[in-house]
Amino acid sequence: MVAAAAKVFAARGYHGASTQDIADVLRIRQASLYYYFESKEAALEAVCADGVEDYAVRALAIQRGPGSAADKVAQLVVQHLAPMRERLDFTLAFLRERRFLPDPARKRIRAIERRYERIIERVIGKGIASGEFRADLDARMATLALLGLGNSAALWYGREPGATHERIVESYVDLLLRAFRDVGAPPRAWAH
Amino acid sequence: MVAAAAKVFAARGYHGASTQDIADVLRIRQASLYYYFESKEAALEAVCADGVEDYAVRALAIQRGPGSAADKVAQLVVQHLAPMRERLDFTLAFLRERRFLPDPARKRIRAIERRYERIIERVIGKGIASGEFRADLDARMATLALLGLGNSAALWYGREPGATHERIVESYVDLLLRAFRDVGAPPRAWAH
DNA sequence: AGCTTTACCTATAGTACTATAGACAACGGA
DNA sequence: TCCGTTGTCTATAGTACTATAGGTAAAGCT
Repeated sequence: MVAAAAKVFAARGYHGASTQDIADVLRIRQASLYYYFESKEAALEAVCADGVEDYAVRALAIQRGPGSAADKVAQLVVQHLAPMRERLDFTLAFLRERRFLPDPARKRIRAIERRYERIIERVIGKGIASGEFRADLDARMATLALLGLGNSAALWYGREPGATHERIVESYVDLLLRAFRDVGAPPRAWAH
Repeated sequence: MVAAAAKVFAARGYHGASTQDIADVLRIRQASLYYYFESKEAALEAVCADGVEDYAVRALAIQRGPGSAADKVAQLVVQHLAPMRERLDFTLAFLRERRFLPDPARKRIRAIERRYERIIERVIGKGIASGEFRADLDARMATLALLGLGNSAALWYGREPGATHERIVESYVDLLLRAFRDVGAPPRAWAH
């Protein structure tokens, strides 16, 4: 139901997808969709909510769980990428189409997102405070980097030869931890 | 002209934008647009082409120019982010709407992109070969990381308090070079 | 058996959007 | 002065899309 909407929205974009397209996937008539959704916008909200809801919950568990900051960052990356494996349509629809939600719905979704971001920011912040990560690391920029990097994978996930789920996770964790950790020697200056 | 189309496509998405919307920005009638563009799709191609064309050219200059691999990566990041400053609409429209191009146009645009990606990949590859970057760095994944990170900035560029252009560039170069460089001690193992 | 709910259906009102046809006014050059 | 070009206009054909109204058949409940 919602999965069909996610599939169609991911493939053609919210405005590019018609309610007919969704109905076709479900093999019902276009008008029958309105038995399940109040409107096309409501369908989009259902998809986006499904696409984002779990992130904050699982991130909170990681934040509160045991492990070093590095461990937690690794776990955050793992859980962030996990939905791409089986629910890529939801991820893509959420990332690309949430901006077309009507204002109140967008605010609801955005609130969940912000909660998620703040958890990541706090984990990174703790890593900085404990000396595990570089003192000159900016927690906000690091958070945006983690999310940006993670989300960008959705754009080519499954279409990049050789990039298995495991390899993606491993590289991302590796890249981010190297970028975050305090290893003494900073890279030398670079030219503008 | 093309800038107006870019603005509207960036703001509302290709399918969400009507030719009327573009005409409104230009303060002409909807039908008058067809004096400049053969179709709405042609307008999108013009925007996307404008959004991507220069990347490959400038990247090639950097690749062929002087400097260490690290210098070149830094320069690549600088030039990748440069268009966001003044032409964010083109960047956003290109990133998000190019997939709605009709097939032949999408292939043309994709060819330019691929050329660009390969240049980056080669610069990173040389850095690995020369020992400047880690031997276990995967040039393809590193390229995708650089692009993913760079492109993700477009999504919040100008709306993230405190993130000036200079600070973004600096953090990104810093993060990527730390992630790429060979610094001896790798981060310790992390738990799945 | 009789009523209610569920999960559809057909038909269509109403709107919005792309693209074409053809007119026109201003201007620049021959 | 006449003509072609440029940039715009009005009007509209043709299509597609969302959402509503109201019907129906089967299944479940009492």
